[in-house]
Amino acid sequence: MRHEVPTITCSGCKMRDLCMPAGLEPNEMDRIEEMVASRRSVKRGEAAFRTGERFSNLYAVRTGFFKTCVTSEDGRDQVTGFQMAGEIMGLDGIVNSQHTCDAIALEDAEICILPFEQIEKLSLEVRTLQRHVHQIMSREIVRENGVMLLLGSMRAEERLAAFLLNLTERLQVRGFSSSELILRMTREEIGSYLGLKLETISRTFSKFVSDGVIEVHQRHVRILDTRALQAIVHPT
Amino acid sequence: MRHEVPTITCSGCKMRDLCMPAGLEPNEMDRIEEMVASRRSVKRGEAAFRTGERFSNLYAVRTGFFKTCVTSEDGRDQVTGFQMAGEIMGLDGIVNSQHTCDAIALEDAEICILPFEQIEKLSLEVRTLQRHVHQIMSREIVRENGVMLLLGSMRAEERLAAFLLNLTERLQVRGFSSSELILRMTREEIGSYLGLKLETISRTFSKFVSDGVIEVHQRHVRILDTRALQAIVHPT
DNA sequence: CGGGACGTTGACGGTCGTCAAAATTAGTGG
DNA sequence: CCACTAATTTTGACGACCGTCAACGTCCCG
Repeated sequence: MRHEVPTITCSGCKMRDLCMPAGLEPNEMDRIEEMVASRRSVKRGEAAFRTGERFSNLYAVRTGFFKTCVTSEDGRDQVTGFQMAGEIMGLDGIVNSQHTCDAIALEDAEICILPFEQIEKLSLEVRTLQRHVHQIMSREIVRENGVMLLLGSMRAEERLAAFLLNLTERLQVRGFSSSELILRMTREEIGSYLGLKLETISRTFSKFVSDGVIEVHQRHVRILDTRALQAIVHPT
Repeated sequence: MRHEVPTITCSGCKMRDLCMPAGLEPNEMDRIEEMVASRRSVKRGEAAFRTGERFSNLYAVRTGFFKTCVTSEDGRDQVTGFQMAGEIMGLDGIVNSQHTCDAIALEDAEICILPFEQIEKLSLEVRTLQRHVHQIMSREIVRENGVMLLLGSMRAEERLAAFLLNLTERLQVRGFSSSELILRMTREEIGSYLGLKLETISRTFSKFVSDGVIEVHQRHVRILDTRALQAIVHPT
């Protein structure tokens, strides 16, 4: 069922600057490209990996949009992040050689398969790669610290405003508008990520609209007043 | 002001199994001990490191108890974790060569200083160490995923029960009783970690006591019914 | 065109935050 | 060692925020 494309190049990839370490020697780049064995396409709703699966690869999002979510013993689940092009998924699997969350495509997507054994082997020789791997993991830790702050101390409006600003920031880096975006996830998924119910997300969107801060048409969001959003996140 | 003890050994450290990779060759162990340049004692209330400080070391808790906390622009702060003997602090600093949280000792403590440059250099040669570093970072990511689940989807009683069970579990690994513990942190710090106010922590403790699940005398907690606590965390 | 997933809105209630006061403990300096 | 002050904890009363339940509307996709 899995559609894998054997040969690809990082050097020609638009996401290269986000995904790969900078400042590589040409021959180092070649070796990394060998490592990136293949691509895989993942249809909307399908998983790049699931909880309990044996860990052997990291995955770089090439195109499309993912969510990662953990599930507790009693069936509650929590979206722990949304991943877009150039971001790495699967770091959770390293510690016990087993994935502890699901990575689900929110739209048809393509991922690059990065066999972790090879990453480890190659990063013994290419210090730039070693450093990059450490940074990616550290960045994820810092990101999660931020989410904990959000979940632990912010109110609904603050959470949603922070969420919108974070999304646009990441989209802007990728060359998209910083004032307009299309949500790839449902209200329920946003709610799960932010520790709120979908009705609260819907109501808070409506409030932002009536305050003239954003426009919303289905999943299309236009930000009218970025400053106002920032003020909501950080009330003086 | 900083009291540093120059020479120490990992091989003689009680926390070795938790802190260091297993299965090292004797000569590899020697090289790692060289790397662990020194210890430092940190008094209650002092910081191992603070937000904004330049990152250059990881720190292993040798004795004592720490909290790590992040602060938002508008001054809110959030305890992101509690660290005990054998646990590693400072991973957040790798990505931008700068710490993004404070690590504060909750009691007089000793930490081992692990210069990260040397960790990186040595893990190019000692694969066991490389693997260990990756696992430590991955473990932290998985831990934070769990906290996000807690903050995003659990109610007050569930959060506190999960917190107590997590603490006793970690203490048990270190040879302490699994039914008795002394809290090193205030109600406010517990509350910050769990996304609740200190009054709620106090009330929830009182409820657990009146339900006969625990006994509490100041910061001394005795767990009377572990099963009941587990049932609170995972309601059927 | 029809059915199902998704989104919006309203009414109501529960959980937890806020404010306040008192009790207990810890820390400090004489 | 003790007195004194600050910090922490407990408990109560009250209210706000957000969850729950329900009904309706909208948008997709087959």
